[in-house]
Amino acid sequence: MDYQFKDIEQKWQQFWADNKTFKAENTTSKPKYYVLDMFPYPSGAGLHVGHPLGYIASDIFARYKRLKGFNVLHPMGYDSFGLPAEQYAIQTGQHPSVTTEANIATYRRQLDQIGFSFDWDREVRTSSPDYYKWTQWIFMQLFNSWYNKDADKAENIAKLVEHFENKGSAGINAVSDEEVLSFSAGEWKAFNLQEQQAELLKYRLTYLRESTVNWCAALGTVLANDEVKDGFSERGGYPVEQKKMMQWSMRITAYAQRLLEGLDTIDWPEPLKEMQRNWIGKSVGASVRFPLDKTTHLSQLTTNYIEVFTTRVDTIFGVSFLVIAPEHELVAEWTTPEQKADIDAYITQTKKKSELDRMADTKTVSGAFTGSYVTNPLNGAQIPVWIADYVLAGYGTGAVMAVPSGDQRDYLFAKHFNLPIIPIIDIQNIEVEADPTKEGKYINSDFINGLSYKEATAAVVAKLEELNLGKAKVNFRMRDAIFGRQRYWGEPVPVYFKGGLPYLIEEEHLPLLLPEIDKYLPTESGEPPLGRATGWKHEHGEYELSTMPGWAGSSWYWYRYMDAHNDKEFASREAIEYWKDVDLYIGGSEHATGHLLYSRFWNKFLKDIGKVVEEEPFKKLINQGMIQGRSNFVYRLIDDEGKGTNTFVSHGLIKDHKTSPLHVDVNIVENEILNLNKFKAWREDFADAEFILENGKYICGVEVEKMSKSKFNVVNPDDLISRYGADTLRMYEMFLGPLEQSKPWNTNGIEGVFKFLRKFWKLFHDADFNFNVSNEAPTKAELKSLHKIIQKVEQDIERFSFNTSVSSFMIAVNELTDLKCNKRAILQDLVITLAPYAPHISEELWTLLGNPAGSISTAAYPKFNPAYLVEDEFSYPVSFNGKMKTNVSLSLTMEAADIEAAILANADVQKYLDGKTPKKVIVVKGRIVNIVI
RNA sequence: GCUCAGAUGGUGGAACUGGUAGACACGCAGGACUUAAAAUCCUGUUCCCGUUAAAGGAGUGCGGGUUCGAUUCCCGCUCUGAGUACCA
Repeated sequence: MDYQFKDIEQKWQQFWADNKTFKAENTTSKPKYYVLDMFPYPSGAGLHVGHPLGYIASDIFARYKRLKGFNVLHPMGYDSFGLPAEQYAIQTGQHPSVTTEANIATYRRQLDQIGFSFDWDREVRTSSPDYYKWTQWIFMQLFNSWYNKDADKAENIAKLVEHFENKGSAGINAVSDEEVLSFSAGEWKAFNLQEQQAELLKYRLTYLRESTVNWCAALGTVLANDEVKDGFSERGGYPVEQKKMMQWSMRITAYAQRLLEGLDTIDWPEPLKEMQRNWIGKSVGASVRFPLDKTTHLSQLTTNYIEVFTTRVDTIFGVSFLVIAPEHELVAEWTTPEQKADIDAYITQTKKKSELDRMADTKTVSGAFTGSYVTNPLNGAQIPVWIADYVLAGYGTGAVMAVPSGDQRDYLFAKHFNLPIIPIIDIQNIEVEADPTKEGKYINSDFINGLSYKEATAAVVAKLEELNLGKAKVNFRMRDAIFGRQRYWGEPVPVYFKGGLPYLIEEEHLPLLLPEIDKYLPTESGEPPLGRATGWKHEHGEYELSTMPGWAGSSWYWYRYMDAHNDKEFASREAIEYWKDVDLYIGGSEHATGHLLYSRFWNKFLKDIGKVVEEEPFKKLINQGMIQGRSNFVYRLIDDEGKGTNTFVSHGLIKDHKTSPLHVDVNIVENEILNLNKFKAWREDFADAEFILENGKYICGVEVEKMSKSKFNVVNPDDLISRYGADTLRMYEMFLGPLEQSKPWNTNGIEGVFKFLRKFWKLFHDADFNFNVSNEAPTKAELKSLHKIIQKVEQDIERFSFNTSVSSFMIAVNELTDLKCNKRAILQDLVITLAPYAPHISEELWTLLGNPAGSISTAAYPKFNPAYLVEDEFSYPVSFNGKMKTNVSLSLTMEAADIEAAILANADVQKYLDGKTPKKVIVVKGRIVNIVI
């Protein structure tokens, strides 16, 4: 029979499911290998053809690793808490769990059709109570921990309490809120429980505090920084504003340095690491205090200095003014009565500016003078204090020392408000703009005059420390991660409130189940949806009303796969010590500063508390490219009145007509040629459409856009599978181009891959499609074809170059077809090399060859023998001055010196030499010769 | 603006450490089989000139450089895509 992909694929998918062929064991003598995909959010639209790209690549790798003798863990699950299900619930009243369940069923059906080798016994769902029990448990561990900077790790909060009881707050070097109390052991003990808890909250790794958040009114929730793009929500594109709220936060900043250093130890794409580095944003500098100048008299001062952060302390003698952010907490008290009107007007003006205006308008210089002066701590110079919106409240101390000669923004500000610009380096050129050079020697700079950058920086820091007015400081751009969402469909926070302070629920009461509610909207009083739940309280107080953010469940899920059904721990010690970490993680780069950063953070924390063994969770990471949509257009003719007609103009002719483009379903277009009958049937109003054709065809226009229903450019894997089969789809997705490259989907070439699989099938069959392989010994030429592909597939998979492997398979099969090769010894090995790419057809042929069903999954990958690739005789390409001219056939047994002589004796070479003596003859081991004349 | 990635035929793309550029596939053209179509198979297909054939010339975004030899390395530029955005 001809290649019957439908029967074959159904049969083997059933076989794999029935026999649990891909079940991974947690103990075995084989070495382990963990291949992980980023688990999907099960959206209602189902999978389009772009989603499985990474899954196919990881599946090929997983299957290959099994052939190479590894015990492979290759699981799949669902990140099933999320916004879309909840919004659907708001509109329809349908419980999100019902929608989610239905979507998961669709996803599972689609995934199964592609023939993945997942171990489905280990499936996880973040929205399942068995799972989120442990997400809540990890939250509790974070709540019960603080970061000890001396030990450089997280420790149990009990240790901190013990220290407070014995020594008070002295000697504690922790990552904490800014305003912590100083107290003695006695004072600590005198605090009441309430006061103690309030103080401890400032140290906990997950904590509650009033913070400025990105509030999205349309979504009714706060968003993390990485969920906001240009002032709008990433999901839905709704406006986002800044708002102060009591919020749960995660002290990820405690791990900033380790998150940065860890990047050097992992095999990730460099651009991705760079994105994380930028996000963490380490800058090394100093904090400096500028005391209030004697000439300024203010009442009601909380502090009599302003602290700034700078990366260039060496330029401190060039400071001619100070700028603080309009939102800075000291603005009000540092404004003199005379300047109050000015300052108030300015603050009102900046408040009016939206986030977007402020970003777009970076050219205009604006600001206002507070009327106050500070003193330069090193030379006593009197320095005015200004406010301006180019200084951000959220970074550093929200105040900067302005050095117009060295910083362009300060320079423009000084020019605009006529403030002095002091040159401080001898080679500085500040005629038209600031010059931030670090070369040259300092001038106008007191005790650092004549020093170099490095010497000056050290000297200034030393002096400031001596005066107790400044110190070296490292600053990070990264902020603590907001951890609360005012939504329903997420993990409940396992906390109740007593006296306005949070307390953990008892561990034995986990999971804290998500309660049922009547509507999925905020309450009338503006509380989150959980405020509607009846009886939502602990015996000692009300439960928290916000739920955890989307990234909570995905920040540890790879551990759950190791031991997915454990109800005593998130995963057993043995399982974690066996699987350790993820060897290969494949997913999109859009998670660079979200999921991938939070996961590294939680992993480091879990390592600190001794629950996991590796510092980094994902040893190697590959970013698959995004598959874009490829839209087709038809061009509707416009009549003289400007109205659209029912006549359509072929793309090549549109310059001669007045037309308007219209998206057309890509599924009725093949190689840009519109199927006219299908077009007429596509929409009722096109039933009597007329066409202006070129060469008898209607050619459509093409554009690359995002894949979406409204653009009619969604290609569904189900359609392709029913037409060509899963093996063809798998190989075609790989054939499309390099895995890491983004590219538009184009179904045009899929026939080529389908033809290849049919030829492959035919190799094993005679003209009447009877299975027909011979037991004769293979010839040299056949062995050469086989070993070329054995080597190539191995090399390609190891370097994730799957597209070139597909080409090599085609070459090998063409060669063997030409040789009419049906030798068992060749075909048996050949089918193993193809198995990772096209598993169904391989399984079928493997059993036809007489092997036990299913045993191909763990067959040994054929051993490559280079001897088969060596030829007895080969030809040397000969070039003259680098230009190819001729080939000279030589025997392999010749010595190097003889080769040169034989080449020069060749008739063609003689002809090109034309009697001249060559200056040099270069013979390279790659069998290349260049003769320099 | 800054950071990163990329640019090769009509199209997707190959060329692993500098060594015969365009593998493989799509498309297109021609042919075989067929009453016809589908399927299959064969031949050709970077461009220019020429053409029965041969021979010749140019060519990997643009301009330079290093080298016997550059798609590959170096310098400058243009364009495209992604990330980021007053970070002191």
